[in-house]
Amino acid sequence: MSSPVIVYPPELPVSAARDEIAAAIRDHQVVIVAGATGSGKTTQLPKICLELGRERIAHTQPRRLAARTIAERVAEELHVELGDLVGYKVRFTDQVSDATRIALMTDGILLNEIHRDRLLRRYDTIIIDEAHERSLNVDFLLGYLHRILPERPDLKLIITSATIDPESFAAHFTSRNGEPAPIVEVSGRTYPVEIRYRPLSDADATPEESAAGGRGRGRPAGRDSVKSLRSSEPAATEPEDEVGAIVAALRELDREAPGDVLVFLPGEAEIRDAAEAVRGAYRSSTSPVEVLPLYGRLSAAEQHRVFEKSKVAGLRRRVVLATNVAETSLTVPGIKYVIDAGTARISRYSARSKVQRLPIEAVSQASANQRSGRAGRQSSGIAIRLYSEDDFEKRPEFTEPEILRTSLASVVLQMLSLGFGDITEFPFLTPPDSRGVKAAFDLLTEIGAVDLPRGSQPRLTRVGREISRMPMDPRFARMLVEAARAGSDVLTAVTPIVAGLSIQDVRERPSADAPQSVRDEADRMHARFVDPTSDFLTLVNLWNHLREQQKELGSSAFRRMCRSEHLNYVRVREWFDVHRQLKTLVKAPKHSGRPATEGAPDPDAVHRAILAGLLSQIGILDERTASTSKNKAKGEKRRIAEYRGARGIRFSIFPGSGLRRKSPQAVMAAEIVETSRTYARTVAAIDPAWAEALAGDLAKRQVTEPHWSKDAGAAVAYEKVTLFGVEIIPKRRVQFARIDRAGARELFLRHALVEGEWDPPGSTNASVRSGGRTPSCGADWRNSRSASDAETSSPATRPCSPSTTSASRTRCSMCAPSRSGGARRWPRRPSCWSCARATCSTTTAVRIRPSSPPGGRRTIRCWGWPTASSRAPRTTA
DNA sequence: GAGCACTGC
Repeated sequence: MSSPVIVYPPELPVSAARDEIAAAIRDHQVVIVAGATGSGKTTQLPKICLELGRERIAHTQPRRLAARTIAERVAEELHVELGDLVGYKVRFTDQVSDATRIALMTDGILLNEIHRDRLLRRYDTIIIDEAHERSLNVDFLLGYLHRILPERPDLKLIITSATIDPESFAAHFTSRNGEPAPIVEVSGRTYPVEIRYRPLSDADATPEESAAGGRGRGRPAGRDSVKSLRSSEPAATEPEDEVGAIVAALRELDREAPGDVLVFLPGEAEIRDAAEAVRGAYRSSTSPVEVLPLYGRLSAAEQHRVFEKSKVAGLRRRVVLATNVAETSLTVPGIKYVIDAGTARISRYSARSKVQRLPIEAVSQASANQRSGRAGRQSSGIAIRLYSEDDFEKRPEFTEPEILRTSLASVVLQMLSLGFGDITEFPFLTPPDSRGVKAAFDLLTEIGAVDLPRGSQPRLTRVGREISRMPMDPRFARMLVEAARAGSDVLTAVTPIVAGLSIQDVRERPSADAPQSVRDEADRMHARFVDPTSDFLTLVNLWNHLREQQKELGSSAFRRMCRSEHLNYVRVREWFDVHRQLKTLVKAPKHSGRPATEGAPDPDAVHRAILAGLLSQIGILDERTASTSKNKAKGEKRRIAEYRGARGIRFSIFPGSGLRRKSPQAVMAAEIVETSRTYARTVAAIDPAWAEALAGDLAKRQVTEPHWSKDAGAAVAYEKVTLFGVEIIPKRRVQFARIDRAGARELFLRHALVEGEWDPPGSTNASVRSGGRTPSCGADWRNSRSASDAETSSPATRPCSPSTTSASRTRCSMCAPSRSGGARRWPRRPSCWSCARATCSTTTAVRIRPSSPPGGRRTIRCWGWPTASSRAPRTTA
């Protein structure tokens, strides 16, 4: 085929640097291109590569939409049809052909191709775009590419990043002769943005600082008048709260040229508060402002208002109140001013509690600059930061890479599947935290995906290999594996559930400023599908409804139906797409389980399959909090029933759940997230009998030290079984007949190898494991009197996570004084007897610390998870 | 009675 005519738009800064870039690519295997927004690097780099004679170019993007639109753009500039010379590949769709030489794709796609093409031989050039975002995918890709570059001397790697920190990429790709990869810097094409600092009064900034930060501008007059509207305090002070500061900043901008304002706030609640205040402040104003909230959970129509022309007559300006959506995925048009509260909800995975947290944190300097940059896209602008310059200077330069903030289970699984047994050997740009890696192994062991044989590298089980092929959360993938085992009818029900869990909820709840009637209507529409025992079955009901409607209606009628029933059409399509993909990946064996039957599957069978992925996500109703809430009910705010879960966490059911009011005795949750409280999302009531069945596997078995009973003429001990601290099998007496006390102890210790020294976990001796069989038990062994003491002070007897028993910490976080000051309810103990003793995964070997802890108690704790197949009760065919 | 944003053969 004829070569395309390659022309570079002269207005793009990258065009001027193209000879330099081309030379760098020609002479080096790895090149870093650092360019700000608008430099044109994304669209022009593939053309430069093409001109250099590169034949098969992979160009990755973090988002699907970007991959597609950039492909369209490049094809247009080269005057070729999309899918011909230039194509794209994203999940569910691709437009590539044999003629394709430039393939735009999401980084996830390239990552996945590694499984079939270990050295990525199908490409001779790889461009990793937006590497500065440091997504988990990019970090893993860069580590992997670092590994294979010596084996692929013909492969060219180009990494592009914003101007922040290109040196770290260059250093990571240092060549054999010790030279870092060359960096080519390209200027951006944005307009200047003036930064003004307007800290809140309770911030630590001095007035001089804020004056300096504000380029010597005086305090605006309007701000004080707003302040006096909001409170009776002296008007001369700075606003004390965020909402007041936003209104004050808007008043300040009122004296500037017209232009829309983008306000960055951490979350939905803050947006609601701010919206109310801004509307209130401008209600009587002669020049009205339009307030538009913008966040991810908003309905498509409400989000779209940002891109539409306003219908308000005589509008002075629009004020868009947004979360981080506006920083990454959406570009709000026409913004001239930015007000930045300087915070965001950042996702963090707690390796200790294994719960996802969403704390509100100060954003990094890079993020703050990205936000203020939004004011300079179309003309020069102003950004007002609601914090001091000093505060800004103290902030971390970059947002922590995702690899340090997220669950690593999926990455670890992929690595094992690709044959990297030792994760510490992998050339990560930023090595993940060892606690995070351990947490990942814990999870993978829990779901039976990995085996940790004594003295050798961890390896994938058969289940693990199946799970690693599935593009989703390992917990969810585990459910599918179990469903397939249970039979095709269970699989048929579980597949849409799993697909539904792995996308954003299709149900749309109108924002608070929508009319009450609309919100009630949405609630009513959604309530039709509610199953009072299980949110999972609710998903099935909703799924069945959607599939029926889709069959009956034409596509545009179906779309209208979705809108009128407050279901997000785009996400519904995504649900269908994921479902279709999962169906091709997982098939039930022909003769397994019951034959496929018409109609509803056995809910218990469905829940058992789901449970296989959620073993440590079980919670048991805390009767005490439930009962106190009844006593306290005096027209006051009702207390929400709390559940006790694994690792001592407490949670309540998410308000959107159909089980919220019922408060069942035992639940399992698809997801547990900590925000202001800890919420379990998508829950199902589980049969209390299951809990008992599970107890044998999961529960902590506590046995008292045997003592001689004259009465019985034998050694006796007391045993009880608890699941996550809740007694499942009540205390009962165990007799060791015709054995004296010493014999009884022998009997008990038969499975426990007692050695003189106890090695703190973390040393090589600490994780004692047995091969093969991994019964799960915890034994808590001490003299009988202290055992009964412990039972009466039950909050302290909850199991502690073995991961907290690090050498440096002799107390676990539950027993140690709480840093947050009294948030923990259980009594503090002088030292931790329940975790800082010994840890093992089975009963075959336990080391006991030689000195007894205060109170003369001795503890053996065994903690491990059974292999997955042994856990869930099986269906009989 | 409530939650940042992405993504995958």
